[in-house]
Amino acid sequence: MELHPLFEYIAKFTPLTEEEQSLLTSKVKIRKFLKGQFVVQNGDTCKYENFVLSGCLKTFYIDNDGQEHIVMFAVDNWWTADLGSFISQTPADFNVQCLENSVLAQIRFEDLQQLYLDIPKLERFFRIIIEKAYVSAQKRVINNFSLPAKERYLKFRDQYPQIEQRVPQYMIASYLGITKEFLSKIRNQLIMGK
Amino acid sequence: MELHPLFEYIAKFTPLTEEEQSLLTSKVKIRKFLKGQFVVQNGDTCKYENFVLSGCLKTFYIDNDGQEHIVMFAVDNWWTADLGSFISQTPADFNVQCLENSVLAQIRFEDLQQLYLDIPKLERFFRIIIEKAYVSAQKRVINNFSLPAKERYLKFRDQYPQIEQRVPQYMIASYLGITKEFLSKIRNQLIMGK
DNA sequence: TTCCTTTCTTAACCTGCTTCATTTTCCCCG
DNA sequence: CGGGGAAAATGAAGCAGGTTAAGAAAGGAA
Repeated sequence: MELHPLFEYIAKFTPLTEEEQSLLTSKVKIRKFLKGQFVVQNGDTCKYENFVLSGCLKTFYIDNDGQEHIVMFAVDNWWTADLGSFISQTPADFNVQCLENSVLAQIRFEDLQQLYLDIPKLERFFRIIIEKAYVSAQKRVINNFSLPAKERYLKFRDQYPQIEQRVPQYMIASYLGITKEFLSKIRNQLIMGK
Repeated sequence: MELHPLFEYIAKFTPLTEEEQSLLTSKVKIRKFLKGQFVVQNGDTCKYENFVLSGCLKTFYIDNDGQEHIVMFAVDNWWTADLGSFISQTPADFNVQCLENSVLAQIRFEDLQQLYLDIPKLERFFRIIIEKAYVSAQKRVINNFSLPAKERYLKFRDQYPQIEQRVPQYMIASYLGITKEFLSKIRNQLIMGK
């Protein structure tokens, strides 16, 4: 019942039958997390693929100098995990932490492997969404090379307006690959310039 | 016959039966390209997914200032295309061009959609390789943020030693997101420093 | 060989972004 | 309502990496 948004999301790519939905439901665990809680921790193996029913999360990692770098955000109707860790079931490089109280639909690795066999459509579904994720990761590489920080910020802002409202500025700076001070300067320029 | 490397590659993830191989063979076109030839051109729709049987290619795009940015290289046993264009059959942002005479195994978009239905294993196969591609694209985002140019270069060098030998330095600089002059400076530092 | 094009190097100067230190704003809780 | 802690803004000084320009090597074609 609470899983409705998940089925709706999947149906956008490939609709599931009643039986498929109930099989999937039996393998999906709904779990609530508090603000600040970790869904994945660096060093642990990422056991779940997570669909965000509500809330907001960040995926980040800590570099050798102790600096935090935000890899991605996730809000309602997004998937999040440390995919590298999940697919190879090896220790995670990343952390996934809740920025707000959040409700996730979790699918365990072993269950997903079985689901791929029982519901071939799911294989297709995940192929398609990962293709899209890959394309946008590639775009991000490109943008980082060819756009100055100000334009990356503007692009981020109109691509993810929901996110800009919900997370503090210094995290957005981290996501953009700049310091919070420089983002502050950019924002000031934008206000003055207009 | 000439497709042997492709089947061997696929078999690393999920082996195909004889029939599946011959069905796939019937849909794959082997095509030779000369050095300098374009496999995908910006503005055209990318019609093929390409498996490199031999040769070396670059994927790049031209930014608003007319600057070329190399997105990826591809050598033997790699896949290459403008995936964003291919999956949505819309005009390509990228160009794919041969840096050497190359032989590609090409699968047409419509044929691939049919193959997904006829050989469900292929759906699995592509899901898996795209998962990997996504993870490494994400790693590249991360590295660009947290590593200085010198370390990115070192990492590139030991990750893709085959490529470093085959392509000119200024293209490696472009791939790394720096100028050829700066790469030259880095290389000099490395020689001196050792 | 010679000429011409492509690639690589060196060096001087410039700039986007960082760092660090300080101040201001905001907002949560007693 | 007022104080304390986090987040945001400001400003100065420094540096990684970019730009420009000019020349040296290294290939190819003829």
